[in-house]
Amino acid sequence: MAVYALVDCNNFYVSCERVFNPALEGKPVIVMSNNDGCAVARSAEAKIIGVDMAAPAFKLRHLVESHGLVMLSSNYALYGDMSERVMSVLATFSPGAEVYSIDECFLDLDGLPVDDLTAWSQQIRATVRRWTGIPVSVGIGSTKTLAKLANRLAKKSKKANGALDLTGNPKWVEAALKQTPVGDVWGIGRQYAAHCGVNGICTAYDLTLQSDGWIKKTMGAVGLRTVMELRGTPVHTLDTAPSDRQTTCCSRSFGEAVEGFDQVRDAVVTFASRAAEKIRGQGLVAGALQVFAYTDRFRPDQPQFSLNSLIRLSPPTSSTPHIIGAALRGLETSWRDGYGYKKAGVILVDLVRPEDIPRDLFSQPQDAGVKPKALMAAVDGINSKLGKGAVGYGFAPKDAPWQMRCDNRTPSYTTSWDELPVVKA
DNA sequence: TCTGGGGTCCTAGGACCC
DNA sequence: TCTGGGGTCCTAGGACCC
Repeated sequence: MAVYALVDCNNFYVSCERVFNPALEGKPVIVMSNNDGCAVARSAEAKIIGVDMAAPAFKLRHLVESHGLVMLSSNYALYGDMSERVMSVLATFSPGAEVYSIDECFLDLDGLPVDDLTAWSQQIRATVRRWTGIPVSVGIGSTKTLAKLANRLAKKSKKANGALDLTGNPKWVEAALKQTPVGDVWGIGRQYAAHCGVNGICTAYDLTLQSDGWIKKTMGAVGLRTVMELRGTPVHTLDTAPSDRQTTCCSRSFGEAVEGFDQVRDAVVTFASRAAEKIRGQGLVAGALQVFAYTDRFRPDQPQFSLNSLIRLSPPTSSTPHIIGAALRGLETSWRDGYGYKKAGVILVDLVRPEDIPRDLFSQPQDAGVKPKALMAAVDGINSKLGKGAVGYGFAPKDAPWQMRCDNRTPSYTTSWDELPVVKA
């Protein structure tokens, strides 16, 4: 029988912040999205005082006064580094590990010499906590979807104490399914949950009783796979070597809406060069690019407009000047004056490894004069040594109105020499 | 005043081919 | 008068995830 564990960090971003600032322990704390827009991580105390996931920050400010809510800007350099530490600890517990997201990891337990899975889970929790400072929960099931479901219950139940194994007895699975609202199942989002509700399907258990035909019709092939997994048939296997990305996006909401072409252009140059850096880091080249910009959808009183254009890159490239040039051509052709643009971005698509590029009869060797590969390697090398943005293209002043807001960011404690935590005697 | 960013997969429909 | 059917590829949009 297949056995999967899902290890999930509790309130991950908040937990990372607490490792370096223990004074946040016991307090209601949230971490906000980019641009300080809304809550993306909440401590248990913040959940208790009624902070919802994705609650807009401006609706939470009053809780700072009334309940001592601490609102932090997100610090992805810190979370990414802490994530790597947690994952490296987890890898010591099983040869089969799939890093599923920044704060989650599936482990394949099939064939591991473990007889008490609950005790083993508690050992994982203790080890990760001691070595990284991060609290985690562990759920175990015969499919990935059931491991997810077990993990959710492990977090909720006091008795479980952060670890729940559903593999010992089919009755445990049935009980777990019955106490899980259908909308909390992995793979059932808002739309499908609403559809289920209308049809009197309230729990995960109810969902397993529906006919395959009905499930396929209302939730498609993906929904059917989810239900098979709830019934105990493994469909999703462990993916330990994730394949290359197909797309990469760099986009931001602006701190404030901007009307001028020049400002949107500066932003697009910045996004294009970030996106190019990203794919170079993965050893990929892009066959095309999309550039987009749109107005503030939360202001229906203002004129709305959305521009989007697709530019082919032939031959496929990861060179920053080529990608910036294409993005600007796209922006110019679809640009319209007279709108307050609130967000823009660049998406690199049709990503491939250079050796997999199909031969093109007519394409010319790229850039006869300067070798873009050497140039880009030099640029990336300097930035890696001296810090992000040491050299680059375009003009992106720190005070440009389109730069994102980020008023309360903690230091990059673990990834920047200048920001190491200091211990005072 | 103020609402994130980055992904995946599937499906329906149109264009095109024979 | 009468106007097929099956296949592929591409794209846009919609669902989901963290």
